[in-house]
Amino acid sequence: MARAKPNKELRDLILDEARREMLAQGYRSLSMRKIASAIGCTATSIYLYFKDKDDLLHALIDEGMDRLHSQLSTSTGEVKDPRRRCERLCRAFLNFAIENREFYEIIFQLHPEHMKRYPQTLYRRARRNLDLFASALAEAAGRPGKITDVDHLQAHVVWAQLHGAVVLHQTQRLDFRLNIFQFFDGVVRNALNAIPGPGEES
Amino acid sequence: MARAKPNKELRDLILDEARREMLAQGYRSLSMRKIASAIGCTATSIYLYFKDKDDLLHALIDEGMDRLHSQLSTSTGEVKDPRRRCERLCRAFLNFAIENREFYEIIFQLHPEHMKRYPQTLYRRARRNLDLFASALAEAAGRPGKITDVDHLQAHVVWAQLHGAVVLHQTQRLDFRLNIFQFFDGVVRNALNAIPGPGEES
DNA sequence: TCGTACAGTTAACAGTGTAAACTTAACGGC
DNA sequence: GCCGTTAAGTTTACACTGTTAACTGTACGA
Repeated sequence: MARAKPNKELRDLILDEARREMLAQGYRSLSMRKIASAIGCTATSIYLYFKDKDDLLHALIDEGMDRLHSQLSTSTGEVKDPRRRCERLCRAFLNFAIENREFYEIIFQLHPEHMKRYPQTLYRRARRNLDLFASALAEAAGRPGKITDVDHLQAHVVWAQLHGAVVLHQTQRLDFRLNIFQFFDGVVRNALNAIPGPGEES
Repeated sequence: MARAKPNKELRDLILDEARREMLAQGYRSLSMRKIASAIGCTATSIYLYFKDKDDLLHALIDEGMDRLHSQLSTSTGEVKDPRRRCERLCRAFLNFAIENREFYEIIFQLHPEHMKRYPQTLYRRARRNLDLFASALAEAAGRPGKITDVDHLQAHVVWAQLHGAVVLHQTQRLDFRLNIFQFFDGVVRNALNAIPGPGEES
């Protein structure tokens, strides 16, 4: 009953179904057999287009990374002031995390075990996102276009502050009495504290 | 071949083996069958002492939470200055995370799905740890012993900063060129920025 | 028309958590 | 000493998981 029709789009069908299932039920419930039966093929067919389950996951990560990058890079818009640019980046990052919970999870929380074979080329694309922060920080420090190790370091610190807030929220570790908006506001404020330059804290 | 010898310690044996395996291979490789065969019983026997796998995990989480609490509460020692107390807490938190990687992971990163049945009483014990931060912050703000909502909020912000750094490190998302010691130093410095009071930033 | 390459299938392996039914040992009462 | 009850463990089984190997049928070029 094997039909060798030019079903070239099977790879896309797999990817679409995987994305749909991930967004609907969480990436943890992704299963080769479930994906297969949803699109009407067998589980082993998926292995014709993806090396293994991780490979399929990496394709989704790649897609999520692109979404994040475009969301970050359009967030700053026309804003010139580097501090404000940085704030926009922070807000955009948090918004992405909240609105794309599952994408965020596979991008940033997936256990290293699943990332062992993540292609090196994708790492470079991942770093673009951090560089957006680093260059805003460099600008704020009065050296536009010249990212130093210090900027790089501070970008990581800012990133850690944001990421920590997101994962505490998403893993439901926050005190239920905590006002979540105040919390994220406080997080952004503290992240911006990492920026040198003209102090304008209230 | 069932022996009803007063093997009362089987529960402890299970717990010991689970801890051992978790610390050695990571909690992800915990398996009922593996634990059972390591201590010479069957997988289903474990269900006599633990409701399910999550219940077993929760016992380990509880233990880890205790370790963290004792490590945090002894960290401040005789230090009186609230800012320094807070710094000690931050360092102790980071040290715990690094030295007890797997415990940290099940305490703070385990997916909510596994925490659905986590007993309410344990939540209260979990909050003790955050309160250590909050009370140090309250003291720094000049209201010792009186933790307000603001302190509570700021404690969460500090916690998010620390947690973010830890998980980025543990999930290997940090740029490999980053000096890890400088990074954690920067993180602590920025966390302490959340503290009000007599400004003494360098 | 034959051979080959491709696309997809079936069957199987080695795992996983867990529920139900069964077996054995120990103990109390008569 | 024998009988029931209870608790502790076991065997068996179910429904899953990712993945590999072998097989099947279709399409196409020589």
